[in-house]
Amino acid sequence: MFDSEFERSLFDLRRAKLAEIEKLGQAAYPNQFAASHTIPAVRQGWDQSSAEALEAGRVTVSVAGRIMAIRAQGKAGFATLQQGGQRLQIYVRLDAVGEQGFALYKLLDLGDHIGVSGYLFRTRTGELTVHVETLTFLAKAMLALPEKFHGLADVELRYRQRYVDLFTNLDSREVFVKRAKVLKAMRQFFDERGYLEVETPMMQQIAGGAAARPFVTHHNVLDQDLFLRIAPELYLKRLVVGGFDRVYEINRNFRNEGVSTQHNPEFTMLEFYQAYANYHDLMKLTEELIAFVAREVNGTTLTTFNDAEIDLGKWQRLTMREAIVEFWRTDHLGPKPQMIDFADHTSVLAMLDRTCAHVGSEERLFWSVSFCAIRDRLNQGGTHGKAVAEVFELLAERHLIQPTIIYEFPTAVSPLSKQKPDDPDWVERFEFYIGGFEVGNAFSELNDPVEQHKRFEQQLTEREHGDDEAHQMDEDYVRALAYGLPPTGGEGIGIDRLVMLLTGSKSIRDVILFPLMRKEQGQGKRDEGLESKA
RNA sequence: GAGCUCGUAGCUCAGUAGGUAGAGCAACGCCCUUUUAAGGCGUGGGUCCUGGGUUCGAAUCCCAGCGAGCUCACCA
Repeated sequence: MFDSEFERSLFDLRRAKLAEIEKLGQAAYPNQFAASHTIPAVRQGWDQSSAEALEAGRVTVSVAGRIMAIRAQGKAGFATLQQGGQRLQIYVRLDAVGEQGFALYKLLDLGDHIGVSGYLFRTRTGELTVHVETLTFLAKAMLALPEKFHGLADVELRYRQRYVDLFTNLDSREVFVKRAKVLKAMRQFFDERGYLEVETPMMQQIAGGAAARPFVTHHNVLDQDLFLRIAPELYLKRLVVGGFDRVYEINRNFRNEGVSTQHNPEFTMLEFYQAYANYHDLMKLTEELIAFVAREVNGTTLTTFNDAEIDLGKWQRLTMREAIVEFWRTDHLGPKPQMIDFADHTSVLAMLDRTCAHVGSEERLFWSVSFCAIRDRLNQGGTHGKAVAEVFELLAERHLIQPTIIYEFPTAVSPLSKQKPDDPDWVERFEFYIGGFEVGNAFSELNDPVEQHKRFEQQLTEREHGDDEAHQMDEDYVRALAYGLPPTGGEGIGIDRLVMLLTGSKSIRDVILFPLMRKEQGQGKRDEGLESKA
């Protein structure tokens, strides 16, 4: 527990102070304090009241909070209490609180919790302040607080010791308050539209519904391995088969992948399904949802992310093929492709050959490596659909700062989506991008069990070719489809990424309370510390 | 997984032509009855991330490791 001798000796000092406090007739760890107001309530109620008004009609309050600053001045002194993310100054003077009360004040430390009662007034400098008449000790901080002006700045410590970050950096607190508002707004949006909130298994025998590597765990009594889910998708569609026409789930997904500013191994996903809707209906719904949430949370659809001003109420739509042409770098890649180039295996390969040869001569390492790698994978038995999707991600994703719906995806990378009636190489699917990354993914659900079985088998073939993220066969899901899934649209939205956009957070770790961190070395030594001390 | 950057007091940070470590906050003692990053006087506090190496001498230079951040890769 202790990081140093400094902390150990401070802890001892604080224990001695606690003993002194008990001698004053205060409990060291009382279990209750009856406050008349929260600090935010006091601020809201009297922030605008003048000194004269407060003097004329005396307002008595009792509030509790954590001491964030102490300014003692001999036989009087100030302290700043913090509660509910807001602060309120208190003024303690010997002749108002008495010998015992003032003795207690002098035994207080930064970080302690106290309760006070007294009346409101304004100081000479105009600050709203509680003139304390009684002081109640509530709990002691046995460890030193971070530096009061900068707060806890070390990023690693902020993540590992979020409990300190939250009360020292109020900006951090605000992010998580907003996160809660996002979830609340989403539930409101779907509840108002007749969706049922459901919970489906986090531990699954087949990790399906997405292309990702799962975490494996084990059930002892059943003696079987289970996967932490990578998506709830297949279960939610089973529910639509079961007659829940509109369902949504907000819960964690787990993907055994690397971490980055946009990826945490466990992340929160909203998924929703609507019977009798197709992907066009979902595009409209998505635009409404994101704008609604933005207004509920921030009061505006405008947000700033990575220095870009983004309007979450203004959307553009492009097909994947249009986006590739739009963001094609003729300076590095040569002539733009034509729609006909995306037609089949031969034409896509020809386009990639042409481009790879062009960048090779340019000696543009990044483009050369990327394009030629996509070409090589296609040459070695990959699907042209996958190649097209890879080209899209390479060229377009980073440029999609303003809200953009990219629609019509290759069938090869969409094993659960319904094909376009007139063009079976492409499916009725879209993803939407904001701030340069993917936020959501939606499609008209494939509900033909025969076609679904065929798609799973194609995925198994990819698996055999070494793609360990290809979908597994899920016979029970196919069976569910065989009972009849109505035409259905479904969508998944990454909540963490949406919160990043709405709070201007550059890293996903700033919007997750306890992001996954590597195990800290020396942790064992710290645990030992408290034992040997106590 | 790769590259770059970082790791100094509890916290925020200084500190290299290589000479044995400093400030502010916090802590401790004293003064101060309207301060607010309060102020004044004084005191204590360090495995300079860890382990090797070079050197008469390393916080500083070199190597390896650990942890973190960023970028890339992976990741619909």
